[in-house]
Amino acid sequence: MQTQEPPLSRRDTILDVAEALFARHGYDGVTLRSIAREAGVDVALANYHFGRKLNLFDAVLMRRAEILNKTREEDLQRCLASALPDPPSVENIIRAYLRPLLMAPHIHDAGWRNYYALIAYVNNSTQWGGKLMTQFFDPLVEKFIAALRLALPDTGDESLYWCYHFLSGALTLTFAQTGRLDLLSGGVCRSEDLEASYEHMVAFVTAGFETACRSK
Amino acid sequence: MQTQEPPLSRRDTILDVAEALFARHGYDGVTLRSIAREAGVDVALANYHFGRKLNLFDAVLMRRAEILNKTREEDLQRCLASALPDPPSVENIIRAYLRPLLMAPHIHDAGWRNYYALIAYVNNSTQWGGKLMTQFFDPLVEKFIAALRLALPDTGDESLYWCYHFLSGALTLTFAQTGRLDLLSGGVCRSEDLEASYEHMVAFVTAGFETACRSK
DNA sequence: CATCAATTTCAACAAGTGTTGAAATTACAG
DNA sequence: CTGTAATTTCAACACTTGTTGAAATTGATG
Repeated sequence: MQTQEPPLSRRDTILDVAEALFARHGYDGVTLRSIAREAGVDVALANYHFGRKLNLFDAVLMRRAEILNKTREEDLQRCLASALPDPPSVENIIRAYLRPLLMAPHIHDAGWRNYYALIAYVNNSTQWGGKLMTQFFDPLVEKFIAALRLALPDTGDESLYWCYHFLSGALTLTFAQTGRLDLLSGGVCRSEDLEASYEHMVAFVTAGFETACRSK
Repeated sequence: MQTQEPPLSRRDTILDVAEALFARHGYDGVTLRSIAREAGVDVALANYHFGRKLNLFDAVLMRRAEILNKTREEDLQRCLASALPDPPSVENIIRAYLRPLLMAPHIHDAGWRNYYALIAYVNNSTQWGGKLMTQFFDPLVEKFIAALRLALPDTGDESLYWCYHFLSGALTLTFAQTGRLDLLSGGVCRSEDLEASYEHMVAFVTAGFETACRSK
């Protein structure tokens, strides 16, 4: 075995446990004591490292958001550069948007899957959705939308933003891995199989953008 | 004024308040006392009418689900009948699926909008999503998928179910009305404007189904 | 060893939690 | 009015909540 992981600091253990529990039960469904219990740590330690409960929640969200934003920005730039001097195709932009999320090696890591489920919770939450998603992800999203504007000239911004909204909903429901799709399809689809979702989603979303935006 | 509403029973008031609070804060973010306070009622009354907290949550979900399932079933049957002897078009099926949700007169009612936001929370929740959505809505969804199978012959079930999953995600994020879209678009789109979302969503989803399912 | 800072635990706080049994109130039929 | 059932409130239960200040432990440096 090459991957000899250094033992997790208690700080990181708390982050991991909090991530898993927040993803499963939401902010209010998790108590600092349940986090501490699962992390094998005293309640006060979470407070020492992160301050208030809300700060811990923020720290969990921030940790992987920075990683994601970096790699996705790179993928987008690569996509734009490889198309020059033409504008990139819609499909390639969508691939650049989704691939670092759904085809990354880290999707087999339990921590990352918990984080995805947490994003699903946040994005669809009336109390968190507006502010937090904007804060963490919208600077990057604006760049993707700018790219789509190149690929789809004479498209009104209203269509463009609504289509992005639909993409965001489709993606984050996939992130949630609720198991509903498994039940509905009688086992034909497995909602944990993010890699399987990738090609379906690229086809669905690309067609959606191209049709809904070209028609207006 | 024709619409002289009879005064709400305290039981209905509790349901309305619970619906609003569950939608905004999730199951664990709401206390029976906060419901009672806002309803102007004693804490024990919720327990008298609905039993345990979880039963109240279920009652809130069930109340409008039955109404929705009935009208949507009718719209689907009308869609199928008007196309006979041909299979219906994908677009008309999607319209029958979305119109009773996004273009119904009740979407201007605060209670219904709270209910929609609650559905968004449930559908994307790891703890509720699988079981509750299946229980309340999947019998009807199966009928829509059967109709889509007619409109899109030689389509594999895997594509069909994934595409439905994307539709479900796009729809429920719209239900959530988080305000993120407003911020992202700089006011071009308003996430509370469900009627405005309708035509965009029909175009996006129809194209998604037709392209993603015909190609496989 | 001694020293100092970073980390971790202990113990307790005031406030809030779902739930329940009995009492009080209301509605309503006779 | 009387009596009976449905509704609503009161009061309390055992337990959990986030947070905090002080004490204990650990780690590193000299």
